[in-house]
Amino acid sequence: MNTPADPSDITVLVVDDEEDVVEMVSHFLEEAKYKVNKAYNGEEALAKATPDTNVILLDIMLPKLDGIEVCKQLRSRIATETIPIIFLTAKTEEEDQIKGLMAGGDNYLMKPVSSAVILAHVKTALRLSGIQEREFIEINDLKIYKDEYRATIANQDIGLTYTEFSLLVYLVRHPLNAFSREQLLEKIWGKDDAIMVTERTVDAHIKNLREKLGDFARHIQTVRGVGYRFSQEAEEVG
Amino acid sequence: MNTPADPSDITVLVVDDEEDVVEMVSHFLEEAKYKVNKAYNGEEALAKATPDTNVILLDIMLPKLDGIEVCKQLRSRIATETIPIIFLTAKTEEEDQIKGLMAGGDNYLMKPVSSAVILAHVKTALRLSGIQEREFIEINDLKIYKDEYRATIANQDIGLTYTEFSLLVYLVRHPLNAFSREQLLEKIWGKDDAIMVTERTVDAHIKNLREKLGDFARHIQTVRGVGYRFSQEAEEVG
DNA sequence: CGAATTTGGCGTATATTTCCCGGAATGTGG
DNA sequence: CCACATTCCGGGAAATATACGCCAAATTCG
Repeated sequence: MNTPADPSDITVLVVDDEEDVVEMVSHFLEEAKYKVNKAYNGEEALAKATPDTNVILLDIMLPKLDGIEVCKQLRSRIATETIPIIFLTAKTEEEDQIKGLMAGGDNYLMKPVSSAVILAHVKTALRLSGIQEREFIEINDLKIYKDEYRATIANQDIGLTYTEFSLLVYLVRHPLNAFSREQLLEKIWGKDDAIMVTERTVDAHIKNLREKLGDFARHIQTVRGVGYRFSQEAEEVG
Repeated sequence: MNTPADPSDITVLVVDDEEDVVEMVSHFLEEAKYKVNKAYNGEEALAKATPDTNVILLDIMLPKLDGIEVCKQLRSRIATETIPIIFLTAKTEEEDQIKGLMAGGDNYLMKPVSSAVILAHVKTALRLSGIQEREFIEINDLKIYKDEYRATIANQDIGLTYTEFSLLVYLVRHPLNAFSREQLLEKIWGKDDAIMVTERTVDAHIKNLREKLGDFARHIQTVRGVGYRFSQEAEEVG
């Protein structure tokens, strides 16, 4: 996603079970002209975390679904896996900090923490995600425009369909890792649909994708007995 | 685009005027297999921060050129502007934290801080900057990339099949233990299939595996009358 | 209706399994 | 200590099984 220039285009999701905390933080963020969404428990947080969300402030101590778990789930969803997450919690245990970061959190603030510090961290997270989320991913000739669902080779649109595009992006974003068809179905089709669809479907899309990729198809490698992987090193061609 | 890298290819620059601190931090990072550069003042830090540096741990209180200033200068140079900087300081003033972040720091840790926390933050910084640490088991020349279903010797892919790979991983994960063919069939082929397959099949795969392992095959040892085992000590060769 | 997705079938490449032979290791009895 | 029998393993190669690529038809979706 592009980093919008105007704070009012930037959405921050604030998650805490204490209403007072949410209100206070939100108030301050809104004063700084950010758009704020609020959630008061883990499930609500998951529901409100859309790809349009730019930063998430996440309490760890939440009823039912705790912050760590929310973070893990967000990281495992294609739509939310790169949204910066700042943990904001009363817990002082060092172990929690490590857990939080390992679950995919980008930072960890201990309450009480001033609004200025929160704001500074939000800005830092935005700056980082601006660097991290380049407008397009570029690998040799191939350019992938993530938010436009478009890919080009030598500046020529190769006309990928939605599924082909998602497949390509997922593989490219996890280079070298080999994924089973089952895994790909889960990640790209979604857990629910995955059981509805044959694994051979993946093959079909891989085939179509390779066809459209032309020479570049050599980066989409078959791992026999396992599945597929993307590799920056092109495979030898017989 | 995530760039996959072995930890040993990742360079961390540690900057502190207290030699003890530098040594301690470096020690832990090196144990985690990172390459470490050291600097004891601001100017040295600027000199040693090359584009090959992947993360910088930066003390704020430095003689002459303080950490904030170093950070600003690094951010103003094209070669170093995107290197993640983690401030590491004894100062507890909130004001400093804000200053640090505003100067372009990516995070701020207060001393005393455990090596585990530092490590977690370094890993997070790497993830944010798009460097993906490849996980592997390393035994001498052999590296086993489990997620990639690939094994290399002297960084050369040895092209194992699925079964050979599984066999190798299982043996390596339980070093010195000798397994009967029956046990290996159960563990690697699965309980159901195990009864369908001859024990001599294991021999065949061991043979093929040894062939591809070359010299390293001496670690896959035959225990006559029992089965096979993996040993870190290579067997004498007649 | 057209495009995209999904499924099934088939041929081929590749991996797995089996079979068999010969040699090495172990055991036995002189 | 030395034949000899027995068991076990290594290796080559054939037989079998499996996975993948690809085509074309069926189905769904917009």
